Amino acid sequence: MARRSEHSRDEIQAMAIQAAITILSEQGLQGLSTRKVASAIGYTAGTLYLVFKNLDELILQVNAASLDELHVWMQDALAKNKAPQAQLLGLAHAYLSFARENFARWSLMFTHQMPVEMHLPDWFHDKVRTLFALVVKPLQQINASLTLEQYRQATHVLWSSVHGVCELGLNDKLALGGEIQAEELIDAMVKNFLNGFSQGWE
Amino acid sequence: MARRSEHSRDEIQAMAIQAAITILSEQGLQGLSTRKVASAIGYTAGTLYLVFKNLDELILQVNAASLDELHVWMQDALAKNKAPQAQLLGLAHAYLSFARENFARWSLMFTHQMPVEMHLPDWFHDKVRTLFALVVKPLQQINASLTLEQYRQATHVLWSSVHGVCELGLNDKLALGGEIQAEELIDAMVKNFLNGFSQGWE
DNA sequence: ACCTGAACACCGTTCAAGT
DNA sequence: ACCTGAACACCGTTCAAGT
Repeated sequence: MARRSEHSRDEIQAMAIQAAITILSEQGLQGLSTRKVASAIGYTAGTLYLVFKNLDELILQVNAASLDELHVWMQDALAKNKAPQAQLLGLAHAYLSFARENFARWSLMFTHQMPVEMHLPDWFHDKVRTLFALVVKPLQQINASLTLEQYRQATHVLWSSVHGVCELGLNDKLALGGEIQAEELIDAMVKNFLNGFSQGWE
Repeated sequence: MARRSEHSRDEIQAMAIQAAITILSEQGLQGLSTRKVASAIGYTAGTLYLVFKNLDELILQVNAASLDELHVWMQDALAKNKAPQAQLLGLAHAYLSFARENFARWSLMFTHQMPVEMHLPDWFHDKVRTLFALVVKPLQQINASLTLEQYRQATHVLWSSVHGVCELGLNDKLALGGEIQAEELIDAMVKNFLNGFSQGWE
């Protein structure tokens, strides 16, 4: 048929990203495919390759959108709390909520391994670092006597821990069976972390 | 051709699991497929379905083998250390080493989402719980005044944190770039955890 | 210039047919 | 009884051909 410029490149790109997000929430990780995304926006799979290099680049864009949305959730959590301890708890809970309510999209950020030869663009790394920065600040308020490298390390440790609790908790990978209250675990984790952190960092 | 009983069902099963492990280490997660496993052991894909219900069950068996091997690594770490604090550090480092040196196989345990309708057999959950138990004991020695439920929660928190540091560290998902010394992070993480834990648990 | 549709090289899975 | 090979329904990706 060769439909003629009904949509611009940018429009097709945006439509594809949106369609991918819908498919992820309705059919999960396994449901995502170029052919389904294409047909959802009324195009052929081939068209997607006019606009994205390949599926990995589409996924990268979906992940970028996820990071933006996660940023909003975490920003909100910061605004709702005043004390730095409460802010960190809020950030961790916001992360858990986002993971739970957007499970497939959140999983896509971690379970999809990009090919090694594809190195992520700077603007993507910037998004991650911006999120990271939200966590550093409250930590600096709680314990002001550390070096920048120590804050980086402490933030890395704290955030990886929050992430780990979300991952193993939401997937029940530790086989604790029954109802795992990830929220309680996050609470216990952050509080214990701060217990140690407020006294110093090695 | 219909080759006649060259191998028993159990032998084919064992060969397939071993072939899958080899493919994972040589070609990574994406390289694993029923057709490749089958051809690696000199059979047709169809034969695999005489011996496994489907690919997910083969993966389950590979994961079970991974858990067994991980158990040995962690057992060794326990034996090499006497003080419970040192034992926990050793366990965490053993986990990190296993993840690093068997990256694809380790990833398979977490990035492959089993279909929801497939619930894991009891013997698999038992393997996970056995690993879990290795971590509980040292914790009990460090702080003997908690309830069983509190130990369970503390262990869950500690192990999820170790796992999170491994996952985000080995994948560089936090985009800290350069050389991330996951070993240092594990050290800092466990020590800070124990700092809080030795004083109590909420 | 834009898009299609067929093609290629792969998948997981099933099952009639062969020995 | 054991195993194959073809078939089916899917993939990601490319690219000549159509408008």
